[in-house]
Amino acid sequence: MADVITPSRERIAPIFPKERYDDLMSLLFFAYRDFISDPDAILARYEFGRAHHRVLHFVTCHPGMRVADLLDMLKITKQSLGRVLKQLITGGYIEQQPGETDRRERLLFATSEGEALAARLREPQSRRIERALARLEPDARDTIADFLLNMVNEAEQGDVARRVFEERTSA
Amino acid sequence: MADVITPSRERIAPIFPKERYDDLMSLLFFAYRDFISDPDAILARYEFGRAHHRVLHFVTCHPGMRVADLLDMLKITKQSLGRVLKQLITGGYIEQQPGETDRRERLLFATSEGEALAARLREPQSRRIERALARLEPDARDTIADFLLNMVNEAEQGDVARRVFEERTSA
DNA sequence: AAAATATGTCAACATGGCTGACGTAATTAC
DNA sequence: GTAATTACGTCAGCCATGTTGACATATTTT
Repeated sequence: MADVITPSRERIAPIFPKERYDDLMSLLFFAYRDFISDPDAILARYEFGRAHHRVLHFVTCHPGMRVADLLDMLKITKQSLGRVLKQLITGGYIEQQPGETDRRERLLFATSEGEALAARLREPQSRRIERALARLEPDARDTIADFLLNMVNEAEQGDVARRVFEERTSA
Repeated sequence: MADVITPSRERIAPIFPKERYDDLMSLLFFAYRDFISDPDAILARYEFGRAHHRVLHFVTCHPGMRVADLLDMLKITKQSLGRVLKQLITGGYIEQQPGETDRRERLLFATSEGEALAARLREPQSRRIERALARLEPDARDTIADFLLNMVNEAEQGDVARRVFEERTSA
């Protein structure tokens, strides 16, 4: 089998995109830009930033989650997380409990203040999503969820799906 | 921690979302997280970051655009833009030309190197979008574009639509 | 001529990433 | 039962990229 010119699936960039997606790229930027800035005004009153919001969001969605899982979702280092987590804990928005089976774990829970703040932060973002969906067909929501899940790194789509669609679980 | 106990009376937008959108919020985070990190490895070889990428993206999409329009799209200060723009110009990826009618303007153009780099940066992101759309109905693309546009601040949806759908124009 | 506009720049600071090194408690492996 | 591994935390410093405020220059508009 020497000298056969295999249609070598290139190593670096196997599949070239046929189409241009500049529109979707730009729209994703604009949509995310505005969506993510919604809670800024509320956060500022607590002297928190977007990093605090992300932590609060995931901890309230997954009460009792492990620190390692949070790190895996946020894809940041434990040092970066530690900084904001410490502020959320000393501020009384998040608590830690040792794991029952493995007491090395320090499972994360939002306090009632944490839940309340998270709810307030979700409000403007929920309204934005609701408004965006309102003008679309009723099945648009599923289409968009599918699209966003497909946009995640393939190796992690399983984890993400499990975490997102079994929201409010510790995994 | 200033002002922790804020009476929830100061409600600016009085419409409460009926549903929970935690799934879409999380998915948008995960999707954007992975989408935006695609070009990091390429950027690093040029000692550029994501801010450079954003500038290059919009300048290649809108050749001859004004600095003020770029600032309006990115929603950052001219000082922040100035830093990365200077590096892109001294690196030979972007050029400026005085405007014909208004010579105060310094219109932005990508050089051929800039176009080439922008194309390389688009590659992994285009592949990701193509893969994400591949498993959806053919009309999903329009649904997603509509959704993302609707997610933009209402006051700017017109500008964004004009800019995105008349891609490759200086406005 | 004066005011407004488009752009650039300096300096200082904030947020939130990063790496590297090190420490402690609890669990697992040999 | 000791050793290795794991889960988590922390100190210190650096980097990318956002911010404000003040000021400069050229050009256009009034």
